[in-house]
Amino acid sequence: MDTTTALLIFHRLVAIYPHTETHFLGFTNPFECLILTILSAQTTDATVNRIAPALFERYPTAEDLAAADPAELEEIIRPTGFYHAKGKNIIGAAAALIARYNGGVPDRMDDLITLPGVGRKTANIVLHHAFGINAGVAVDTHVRRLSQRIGLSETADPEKIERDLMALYPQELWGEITYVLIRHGREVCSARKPACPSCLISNICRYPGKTCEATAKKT
DNA sequence: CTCCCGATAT
DNA sequence: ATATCAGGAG
Repeated sequence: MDTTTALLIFHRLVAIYPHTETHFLGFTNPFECLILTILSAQTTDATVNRIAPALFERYPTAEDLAAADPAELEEIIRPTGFYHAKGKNIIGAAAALIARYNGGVPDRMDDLITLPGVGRKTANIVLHHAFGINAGVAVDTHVRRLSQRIGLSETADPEKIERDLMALYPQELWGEITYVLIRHGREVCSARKPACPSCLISNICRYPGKTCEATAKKT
């Protein structure tokens, strides 16, 4: 994939998905952004947003969450799945914020990925949406799937895909490219039933005619 | 590589 | 009934 084609894809998608809010989770500060993004692993944002009000009403700050009773916390976050691991992670992350970052959320990749439950994807989301920093490209399941289908990257390894996207796009677009790829992945280029006929970048995509049509014809 | 795990779409 | 969902840890 060449840079010119990659930029064309980006501009087509931005035209389809104009946005003022570039996130899908209902957070109001960096702490809430961090916690909700950890909880969003392998879970739809709708499910996360549904439990968010109860979660932050019970635990408004890192101090409150660090002192949470695990069983009580698990009951609140259970609908998001992986609730035992996630509960342990967000209590641990809150405790780390208190112990090492004066109760605040660090704004550097190296610090964020030391927090339990936080990898590069979650760290990139927090950096971009809570601090406006484009340290890298967040590669989630949608970004990975679309990158492979469109041909933005040839690998299935999220870290390699991130490097490919960082090489293809200027740094100021690293946050937005994640947003438009996820949006397109949800609304058109879905995992099971991609709507290739109504896709406005299908003429660029190498995917139609392969798995795309085969998947679509199954129904 | 497996495991974590409930909600939702197909 | 099964694949998938704003992944990460062991």
